[in-house]
Amino acid sequence: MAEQVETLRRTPLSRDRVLRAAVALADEAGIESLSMRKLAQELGVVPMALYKHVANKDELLDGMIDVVVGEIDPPVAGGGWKRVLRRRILSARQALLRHPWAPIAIESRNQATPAILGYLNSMVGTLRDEGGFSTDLAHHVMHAMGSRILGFSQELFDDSRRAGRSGPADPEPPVGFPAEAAAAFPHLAAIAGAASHDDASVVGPGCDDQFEFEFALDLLLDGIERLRQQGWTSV
Amino acid sequence: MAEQVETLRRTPLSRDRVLRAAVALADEAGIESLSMRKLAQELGVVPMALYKHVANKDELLDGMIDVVVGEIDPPVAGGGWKRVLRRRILSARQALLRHPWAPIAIESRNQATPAILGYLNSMVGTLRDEGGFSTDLAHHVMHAMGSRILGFSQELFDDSRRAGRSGPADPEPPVGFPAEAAAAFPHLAAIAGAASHDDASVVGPGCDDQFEFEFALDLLLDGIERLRQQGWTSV
DNA sequence: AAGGTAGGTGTACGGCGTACACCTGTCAAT
DNA sequence: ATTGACAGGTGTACGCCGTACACCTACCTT
Repeated sequence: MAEQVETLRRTPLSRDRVLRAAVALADEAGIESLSMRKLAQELGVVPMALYKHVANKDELLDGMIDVVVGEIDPPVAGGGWKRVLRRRILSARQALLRHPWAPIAIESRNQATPAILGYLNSMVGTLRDEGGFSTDLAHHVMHAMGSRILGFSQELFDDSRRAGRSGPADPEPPVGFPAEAAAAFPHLAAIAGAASHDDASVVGPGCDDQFEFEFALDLLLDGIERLRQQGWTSV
Repeated sequence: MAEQVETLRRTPLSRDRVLRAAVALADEAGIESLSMRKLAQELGVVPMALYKHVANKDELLDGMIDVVVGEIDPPVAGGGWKRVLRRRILSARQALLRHPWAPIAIESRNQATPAILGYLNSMVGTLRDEGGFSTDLAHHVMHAMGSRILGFSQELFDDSRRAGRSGPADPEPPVGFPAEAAAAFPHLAAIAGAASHDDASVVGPGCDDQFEFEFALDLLLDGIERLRQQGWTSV
């Protein structure tokens, strides 16, 4: 009877439930501490039970990626190719910001998942249909945008990707620039906003990632528009 | 006596020897199959011996990254900031092409290594000194270039990163586009060069990665030059 | 001769992904 | 009502991983 209660209380596993739990776990604990065993425990189930719903861990990761890609808004038509692309890319960025582990996960897999292919495909479609791009130019544009088209550019300084940021009310840790490094890398220190007054102890405000992302995005989009307008044919 | 021979025959370990062996192992077997145990075996030594030269596996990876970064040619002055940057970035690209595991390794670490900081620092220095960039614009430029500044842009289709390409005389596997996917992703299929004649069985030649890389690089550099010339101040 | 030290060794532990055999409840066909 | 297939959760076990810790040994300094 007690068994019956238990049987009733927990909704049965499903691929979807497994994937969503995995995404949640990676969101809060970081991708590197996501294991089949911890995931199973989270779901109140024995590790091997997961294998009835995903073939192996790699397939689990693929599924997780597809969950994230599925959160990207569909394209909103109107306003020209640049506006459509820009909007959608910023939507993709928001999705990936909610799942800081996703960039590395995506980059580490060596085959694009069907969901990613679908997303890329529709991006090319926008270029072709809304912008009148040649297949060739569209091709190069996709490469030029690189991962930016998926809403992220890997920031070398970014440490928010591997684990949940230590706590909800993290009081803005001084990510500016360690004082002793400022001497060795003066140009970087200047950029980081460390105004080297008497002592190299002042710390800048870090970067406005959103601004930087849009700066680069628009730089690319504008350059591409210029190519398109002059009827790009060859290099 | 036999022991003496053995002692003499094998050069003693050193941090440098460990790092170089690790790089070689990752080059030929893929980063995901690089383990402390295999590395030790390769060096004819017991696993724990490595820990006298590197603190742990993460530090080993950092060291490996620095080996790769160390292979990037120093900047060659002359011809204006764009030329200097372009040359050096293409040199970085060559270094990373020799070590396909490096991009993921670099992106997966959450702190830039000193060697990478030094490289970035000298890049900013080129912008400032040779191009007369403001600190602000130099900052945004660095973000805009993203990982391209390190010689790579993560290609979603690229499968050469995780392991040694199966063999030296690999006869150009048909990476074009699986015929059944062509139907689902027509735009991508068109781009892949799969001329969909009667049957969707034709396969294109893939991408010229070097061309794509330089296309995007020049697109960015030209856009940046335009900003610089018009005396960029704010967005 | 004494003793410190750098560097290689051996053992062991806990965590990982997952193969494989097993059990159990449900449902369709007999 | 009986059967048997089958979907889905279980338990055990294996080999791999990173690495803590105690040890040994050769060499260098004094």
